[in-house]
Amino acid sequence: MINGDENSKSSIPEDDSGIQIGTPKSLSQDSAISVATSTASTDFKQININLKRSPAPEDDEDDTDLDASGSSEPVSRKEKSLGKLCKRFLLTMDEESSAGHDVHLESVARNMSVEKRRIYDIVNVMEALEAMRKTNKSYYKWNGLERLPCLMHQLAKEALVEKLPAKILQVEQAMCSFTEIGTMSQNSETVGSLVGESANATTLSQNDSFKSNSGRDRNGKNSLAQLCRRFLMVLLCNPKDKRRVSLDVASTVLIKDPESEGFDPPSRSRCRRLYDIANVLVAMNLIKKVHYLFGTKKIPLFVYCGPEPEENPAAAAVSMKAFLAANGMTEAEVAALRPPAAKLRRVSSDVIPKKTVAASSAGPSSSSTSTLQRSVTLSELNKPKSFSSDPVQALADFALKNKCPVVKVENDENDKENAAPSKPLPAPKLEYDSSSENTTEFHQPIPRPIQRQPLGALNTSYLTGLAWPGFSSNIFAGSPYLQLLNAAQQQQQQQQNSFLKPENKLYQPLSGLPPMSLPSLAPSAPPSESANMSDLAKAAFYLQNFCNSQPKY
DNA sequence: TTTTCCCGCCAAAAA
DNA sequence: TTTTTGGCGGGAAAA
Repeated sequence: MINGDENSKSSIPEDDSGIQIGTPKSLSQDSAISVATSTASTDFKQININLKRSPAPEDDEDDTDLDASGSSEPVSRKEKSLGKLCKRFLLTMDEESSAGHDVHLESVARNMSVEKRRIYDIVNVMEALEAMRKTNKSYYKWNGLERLPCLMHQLAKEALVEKLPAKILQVEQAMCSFTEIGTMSQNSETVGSLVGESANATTLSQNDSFKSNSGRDRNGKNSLAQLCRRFLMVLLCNPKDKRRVSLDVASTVLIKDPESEGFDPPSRSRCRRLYDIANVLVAMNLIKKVHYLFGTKKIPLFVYCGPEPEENPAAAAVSMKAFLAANGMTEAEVAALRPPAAKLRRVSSDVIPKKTVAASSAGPSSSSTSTLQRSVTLSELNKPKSFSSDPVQALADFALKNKCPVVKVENDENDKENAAPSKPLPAPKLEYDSSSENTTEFHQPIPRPIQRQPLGALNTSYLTGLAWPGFSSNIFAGSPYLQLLNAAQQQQQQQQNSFLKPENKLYQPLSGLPPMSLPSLAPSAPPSESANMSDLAKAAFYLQNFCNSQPKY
């Protein structure tokens, strides 16, 4: 590799030169990866393999696989994903750094047969993680990941200094609010103290390390590195086992300045960098991406699964080592896997278990998830009397009876502790805008230009009956059902998690989310006998329908 | 359809 | 100036 430096310049690094592909990249780049990613559970690993096979069209036998083809080969998009690239990059770093010299980006890019530009994306994140540092033009020193727990600790602290938790909470609440966000952001400044007199432009973090100016600012909050750190901060400022955040919240907190731009989630296009970062972090096993089921809507959720933050460097190194070991990042394992490269290669392709499938097929537990889809007979539902007279209790009973799928997350290994009661969070604001009752548009109740329905918006739509196709008016208006919900909302501050306790595979509702959400998809047509059904029964019918329509995980 | 994110243009920073 | 970095968003693959 050393040579790389010299010629690097002369030998057009660029693209096409499909020539030097022969370079010593023979190593099973991917194969190693599998190691890294595989999360402990062997099941996952195997499942992955199977999964991978199917889509894997081509075969490869050789090395050059990607790019080389340049034109001819299809090369699935996944094959070129940043995540995979990152894994290969990590392997490369491992080798290069073990040689003791700095890494030359150009050489790395060439060896990996990728465009240099792509490497920068990864390098930026690595820099943010302090895993590498620039030493010279095109040269970087690989520091390794030992300090990661320290960094995490530091980031967690910074997050607190920045009062990130309050901001996050504010965003979450705003997203669940039915009121006009714009006005709210001005009046009710929960974090007002922070904003204070910040009339001067940058209301953002006072933290010097983050400048919030616009335009191309390499150190600005939009830079990949800063965004990465802040992203981790958002995750880390939560207590252990609660380190997760939805894409909506994360992007709103990170990409926008909620205080000045409002709380609407930014358009997906503005989240692209977040995707880039997430892909790299996922590849490193620092986070994982799961989906949060909100009605039939799948909401992307990022969960921190990296090393536990640790202040003490020595302890950090130890824990990081353990972490890497657990994740198959040790050289030994990598080396061990290398030989059978040919076979492993394709496995590698995706390593990060698709929890969805993995979970379901992982074992008996799958049955537990299926319980969510348990159906309820109509006759059974037509028994409102069986419900408690207490509104909240009735609602709880109702939901439990029907296994109302409040919140379901594709499971992962350590979610048993998720069963622990979560911190009592202030209830989201769910206000009813009476002025909107004449609206029939599902997405109209809130006159804000959001492209996607943020969390909560769906809820409130249902509550006002706007989202129930087949009904010209709000069938729940004034109905016991709505009253129940209303009552439940009011009391949920005390009972946020008292009912619908998550069972093994369920996460607690996210903070800021009502403990119970209604199905997001109503059946195309109301049941013929609906006219004779009680409101509660109607609702039950829809819930049942909803449950039945849930995808099987 | 919507979500995800690869790709590479091109400008700012560095040499 | 040239080269290195990397912000940024088009648009296509994947879901």
